[in-house]
Order: sequence, then structure tokens, then C-alpha cells
Amino acid sequence: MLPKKNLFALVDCNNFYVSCERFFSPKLEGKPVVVLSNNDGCIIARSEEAKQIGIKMGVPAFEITSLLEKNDVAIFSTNYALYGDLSQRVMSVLSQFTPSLEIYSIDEAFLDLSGLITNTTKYGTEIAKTVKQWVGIPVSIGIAPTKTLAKIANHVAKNEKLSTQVYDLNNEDKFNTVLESVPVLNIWGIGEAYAGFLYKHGINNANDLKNCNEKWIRKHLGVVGERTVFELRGVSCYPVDNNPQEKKDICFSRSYGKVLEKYDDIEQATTSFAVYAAEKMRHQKSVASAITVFVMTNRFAKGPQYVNGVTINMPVATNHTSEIIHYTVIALKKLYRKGYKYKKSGIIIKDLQPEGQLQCALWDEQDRERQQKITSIIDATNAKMGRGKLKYAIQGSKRSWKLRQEKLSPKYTTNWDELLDIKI
DNA sequence: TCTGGGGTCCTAGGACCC
DNA sequence: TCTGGGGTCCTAGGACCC
Repeated sequence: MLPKKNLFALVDCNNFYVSCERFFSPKLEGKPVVVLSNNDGCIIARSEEAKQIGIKMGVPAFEITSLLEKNDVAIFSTNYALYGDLSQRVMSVLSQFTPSLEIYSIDEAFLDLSGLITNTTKYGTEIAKTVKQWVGIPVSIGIAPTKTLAKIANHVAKNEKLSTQVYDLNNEDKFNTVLESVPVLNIWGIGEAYAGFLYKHGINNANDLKNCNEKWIRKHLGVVGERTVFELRGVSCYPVDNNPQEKKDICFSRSYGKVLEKYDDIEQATTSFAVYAAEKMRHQKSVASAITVFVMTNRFAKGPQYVNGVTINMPVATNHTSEIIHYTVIALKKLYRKGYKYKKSGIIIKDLQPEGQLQCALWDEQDRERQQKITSIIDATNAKMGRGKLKYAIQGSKRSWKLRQEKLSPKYTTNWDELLDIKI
């Protein structure tokens, strides 16, 4: 019996953040639109029209103000509450088309279609049509026998501006020609460093890499590179992972809206980040026994630079906010040096383990039951009334670190007060 | 004036053990 | 004079992803 042939679809939302904003402002259809990163810093999403007038991904917005103004580009601050919610809706629609769905990122998912369908293009078109109709977000779909090839097929679907938004690289007679058109840098798993190495050796496109000796690739790019070669040949090395593990690390960091110098301001910011990180940790029902706190000055500024981090091993694995704050402050006091202009800080919670198999220390001085009650009450209140309604005193009330978000759209779908108001 | 944030996996090398 | 060797575990850092 022949082994079951693998078949993967990669569904990718087109210019996702822009599409989310457009869905609630249809008058922006056909116009250039961009979405900015936190603090209204860099361009992180562009509509087709914005790409066409030469706006590059990742450039700082202040560097291209005249270009933005001249072309009357609609600009939005990032609105994760909105994008996250629409993402969930897209994923929920996709889950109806496969028994095995892997949510790969906020705007992408792999679907395992092995043995499921015969007419791939028809099926893909049906998926795209349904998502557009039910959630209002346009998607592109690549279909192929491995994930790496599905990624490539997806790029083709996007670049060729196919009317169907679906490209099937499975049994494609132009297979080699398509691969030849893909520079190695555009292959999933090949970044700047590996691409530089490959170009130096005359390996320029996906077809070249496919034909490489895998032993030689393994020697220079490691096992990940070797798998990429196999995947390009149609040998699947990465199955669809529909059972996401809990996160192993949780990080919460932000650049401040302006530079801060006083210890108290930095403490208020960083303990606030610690509070959010602890919320995330409880949300996935994990505990941790180590945290790293870090601070940094503005790496783009001329003045003296200071970047440093301190890791603290806590005596007992915990997810209680008060304890996390306690150790964050200890770390911060070690880190702080007077005289620097701080721009960013954050906390990384490491070595997360499932709650419940908690190891008790011999001299545990904390009243854990009481803490448990307090954190549950705070979590429940904030879930209901909005993040930050109940705060710890140390977080302060000034929010001098507050992000700049001058072009924020409403939280149309997650906040009753910001629902779209339609006047008839 | 203004330059994002949050992850994963792999590997080399040090620490430690017998 | 001659100064083991092999295994495991952990961590930091590199490379990649969105």
C-alpha cells in the first residue's frame, strides 16, 4: 500500500492589520493604508496601494512623513484587541474545513488536507470565499505536499494576483520553474545569515537549494537547513501541530512613550509589565521559578548607552502577582544606575511549568491560599471591567511611560462602549 | 522630537560527575 | 617527564519566524 500522500494548505490573511481596519472603515478601500507598531514607531502593515507608492516594511514613520502626507495615506496605531479578536474569528471558520488546524501566527494557519479532498483548487476557493463572507477578511491560500512548499505556493498566490487567491503547487508541471523564481531568502527557514552563505556558494533560488547535497547543507546550516532541503523535495518533515503546547517563556516589554530617568517612573512601568506578564502566565495556568528583568536606554540616541538584565531564581515556583512584583523590584534595584535616559524595560518569565505539580519549598513563608484568593479577585474584576481597573499601588497612577497611540481605532468588537455606530 | 514586540528551536561549550 | 575520557545537563547565544 502506498503511504498516504501529505497535503497542506497555508491560509494567510492579506495585509491582515490593514484589512481589519478597512473592514470597519470601508471608505478606505482602494486607498493607501498603513498600521504602525507600538508607540507609533514603525510601519508594520501596508495595503497594496501603500506598497505601490514605495512604503517599505519596518521603516520608522517619522522618516517618511512627507511621503505619507503627499499620498494622503490613512495611518492607524496598532490595535491588538481588534486584530486578536478578528483573528480568532478567522481561525474558527478555518477549523470547519479540516480536522487538523495549526494556528501558526495571528494571521496564518496550516490546514492538514491529507486524504481529504481531490479538487484542491475548488476546496481552497471555497475556504477563501467563506472567510471573506463571514469575517470580512481576504485571504490567500497555498497548497502543497509540505509546509515549506505551501509557504511558497502562498507567495505565488499573493504575487500573481490570481483571481482565485489560491495556488496549488501539488502536481504542478511548472514546479521547477516556480522554485527557480523564489530567491533563497524568501524560503521559510532561510534568513539573512543563511541566505548570505548560500549566495556566496552560487545557490540562489529554491530550485538550487532543493538540488543541494543535504549532507553539505547539514554541515553548514544545521539540521534545520537539511530539513528545508527535504521539504523542498516534497518530503514532509513538519506535520501540522494542532495541539499547541503552553508557552515556555512569557515576555512583556515596551518602549516608553518618552525617555524616563527617575527610578520611581521606571519602577512603575516595569512592575506594570510584571503584572501583565503574571496575568498571561495565570491565563495559561503555568507557574515559574525564574524571572529576568531588563532595562535599556535608547539605542538610536547619541548619549551614553546602558543595557542590562538581572535574573532571579525564586524560592518557590509561583504565578502570584505580588511575588512577581516583589522580585521584579529586587532585580530593578540592582539594575538601576542614575544618570541614564531609559527608553525600554521588560520582564521575561522563564521555565514555565504547569500549575498544580508545584514543588513546595521547605521554608515557604508565603500564605499561598490567601494570595490565591486576592489574585483571583483581581483577575475576575479586571476581566470584567477592563485591564488595569484594579492595580497594585506600586504601579502608580501617572503612567509616565504611556505609549504613544495617536491614531488608534476603536475596539469595535471587544468593548461595548466602542461598538460601531451606524446612522441610518 | 519620533526607530515594535513576542516567540521557537538548535548548538556549542562549560560544569559536573564517575 | 608523563596530567583521562566519556557521559549528561544546563545555559547563552545564534538563527529563524510572525
